Amino acid sequence: MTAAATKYSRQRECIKEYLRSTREHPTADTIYMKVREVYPNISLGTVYRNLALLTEQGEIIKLSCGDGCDRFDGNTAPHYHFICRQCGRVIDLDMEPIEHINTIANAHFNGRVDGNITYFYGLCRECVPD
Amino acid sequence: MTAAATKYSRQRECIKEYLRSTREHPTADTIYMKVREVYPNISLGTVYRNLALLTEQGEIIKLSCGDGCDRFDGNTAPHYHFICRQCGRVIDLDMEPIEHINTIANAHFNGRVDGNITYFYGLCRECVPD
DNA sequence: TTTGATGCAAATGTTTTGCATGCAA
DNA sequence: TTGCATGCAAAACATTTGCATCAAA
Repeated sequence: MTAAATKYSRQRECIKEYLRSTREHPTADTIYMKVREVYPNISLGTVYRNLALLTEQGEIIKLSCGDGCDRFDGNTAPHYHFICRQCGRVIDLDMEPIEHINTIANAHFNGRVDGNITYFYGLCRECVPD
Repeated sequence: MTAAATKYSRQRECIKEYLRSTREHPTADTIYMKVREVYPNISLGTVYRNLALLTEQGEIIKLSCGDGCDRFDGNTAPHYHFICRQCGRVIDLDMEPIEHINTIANAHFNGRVDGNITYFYGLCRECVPD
């Protein structure tokens, strides 16, 4: 038994393009609203199915920021995220990957560490009091 | 209007003690099962309410590992977590806090970074093939 | 044609909430 | 007594899934 082949679908393409075009890290529901402007009949189920497929294929990244629902990122290049404690906004951070912390973690662990996910917290520019 | 005073409750105490006693990072449902051995009539709602309260008070920590449900940790001392890609287990890592990454993040960010949450991934001792 | 993808709706799983009652202070 | 905490059940959400139909290949 082989893995099922993936067929083209304009809905999936639209989701991917939208994610590539924004820096907003939208939720599934926001994506649904957006794609519906182009394909009014698309269903939430289809959005979820495609987000799962694209995530699996590595075309997009799923972020679990801990605010109850997942967010998605069309930028698959290694980068970090900042989450504002006040407004909840998720912002890309432009900084060098800090790979060596995997090495540090490995040195203290009885197993195999191969990666890490780091979220930074604080106040974004618009929420910092003057 | 002042904040409501917190009254003692044995249910909350039991939840806190259980979390202090284990290194398992249980989910709300697991905690519910456990506490029910002592207070058979406790409801899931009470467990959730107390977990939220204890988290707010800083008595416990809520972990969003991205596996669909939150987990809780009674160890509030700064430490890192490892999540096994295979079995999903969440394990404490004994390593020095790497505070300087906040400094690095701040240097590249137009806002204020005051903390970070890092989850390490890989295979735990029992899931690493020989 | 064949088979994966879709739309729709129902189902699932987690977490929250309204309300009458219980219990700490 | 006063009012926070509880148990119970219903509700609210986010996400998944079954199925008939649509549309790539």
